[in-house]
Amino acid sequence: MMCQLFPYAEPVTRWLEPEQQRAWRAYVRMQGELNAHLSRQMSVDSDISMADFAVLVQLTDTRDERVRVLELARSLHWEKSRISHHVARMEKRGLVRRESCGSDGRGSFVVLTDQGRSAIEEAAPAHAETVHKLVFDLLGPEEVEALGSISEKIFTRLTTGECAAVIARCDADDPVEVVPEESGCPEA
Amino acid sequence: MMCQLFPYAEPVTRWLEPEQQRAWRAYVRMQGELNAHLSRQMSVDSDISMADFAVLVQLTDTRDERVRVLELARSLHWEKSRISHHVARMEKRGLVRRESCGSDGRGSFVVLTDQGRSAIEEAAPAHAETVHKLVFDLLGPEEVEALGSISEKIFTRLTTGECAAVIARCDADDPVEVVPEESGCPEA
DNA sequence: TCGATTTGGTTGAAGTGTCATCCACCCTGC
DNA sequence: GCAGGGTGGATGACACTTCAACCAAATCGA
Repeated sequence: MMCQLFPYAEPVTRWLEPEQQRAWRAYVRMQGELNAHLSRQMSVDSDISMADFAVLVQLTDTRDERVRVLELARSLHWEKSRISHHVARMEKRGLVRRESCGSDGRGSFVVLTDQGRSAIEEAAPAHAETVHKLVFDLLGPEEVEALGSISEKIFTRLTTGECAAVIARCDADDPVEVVPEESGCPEA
Repeated sequence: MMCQLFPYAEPVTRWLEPEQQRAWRAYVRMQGELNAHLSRQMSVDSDISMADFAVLVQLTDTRDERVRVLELARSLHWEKSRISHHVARMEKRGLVRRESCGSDGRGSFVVLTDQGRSAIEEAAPAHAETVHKLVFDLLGPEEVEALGSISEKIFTRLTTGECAAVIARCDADDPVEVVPEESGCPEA
């Protein structure tokens, strides 16, 4: 699994270096706390959750304000059953509506309702303000740049090659055959 | 709520600047995907979840391998009911054991069992390797440093002053009186 | 053309997190 | 000592996520 000179030796665990340890623990704590705070603040400022918000953003970003269920799943990187359950709950609250798809008898659209539109319009400004207060008011331009590029590197790693196969999200009816690559060493 | 020259005007929404927008979306996607991948990988490599792992780490970090429930909650930044539920589930699986506290009749300890210890010893190396592969193999030293310091800034913001009061985690029996500070503008 | 496979989507059960409530015990002031 | 409030912790209900199974429509292959 690892690149080493003596491939048959018991692989030695790569523990984290002290600076890595520090950065990692800081990241983990921050990320947990930030998620919690964003969710809480969203539900204080509006009647929707972060998950609702994410769905509504996708809908408002689309011309016609209607999206196929599975496309929604893919753009949000959610599993299809998660989207299905969540849309069902949102529909029950009047935020969206389902419509069947003419050209494909299996498919269905998720459509933004007036109530959904006003919900996101009400929630968005406060959310943006929260993100400013918790994040961008604290960071200089070069830090913003660093945050973005670090995030992109990791995200790319997660969604290409080996990892992407393991994830096998929305279209995983049959468990993907994970073909062990030539080597665990990321070349590119 | 905002610092502006005309305090009685309708507060203007501070939307995100394009670079901020880009960084934020990258961060949000990355963080979601990274969490998902770490959880999945943890459950592939071992019989415990990330949450179990976090609890077990706290226990092994402590002399005597026993911690008071509420102390656990505070060090993990979890709500006390979450800890309570989770410990109950872990106890059912034999990973930990509860013991009553002699000096305080209300309290109880969470104690690491042999099975819990071997579970974390089995899980830790693979987890460290995963963190390397997904994060640190991709970052140079200055990026590691940046990740750490950015995370710490945000975390500090979240756990001090105004925000900490709003969070009001483990000890929130009475809703905290949120005293509006002098100004919403973070000075320091 | 007809069976096999794939695709789009739903459903139900089980695990997890949050909220509100509750209870038992500790501590303080009187 | 004992009433009242604070603290440590458990519990139940509900919202959310995942997993596995399922179904119907579409597509592919012979």
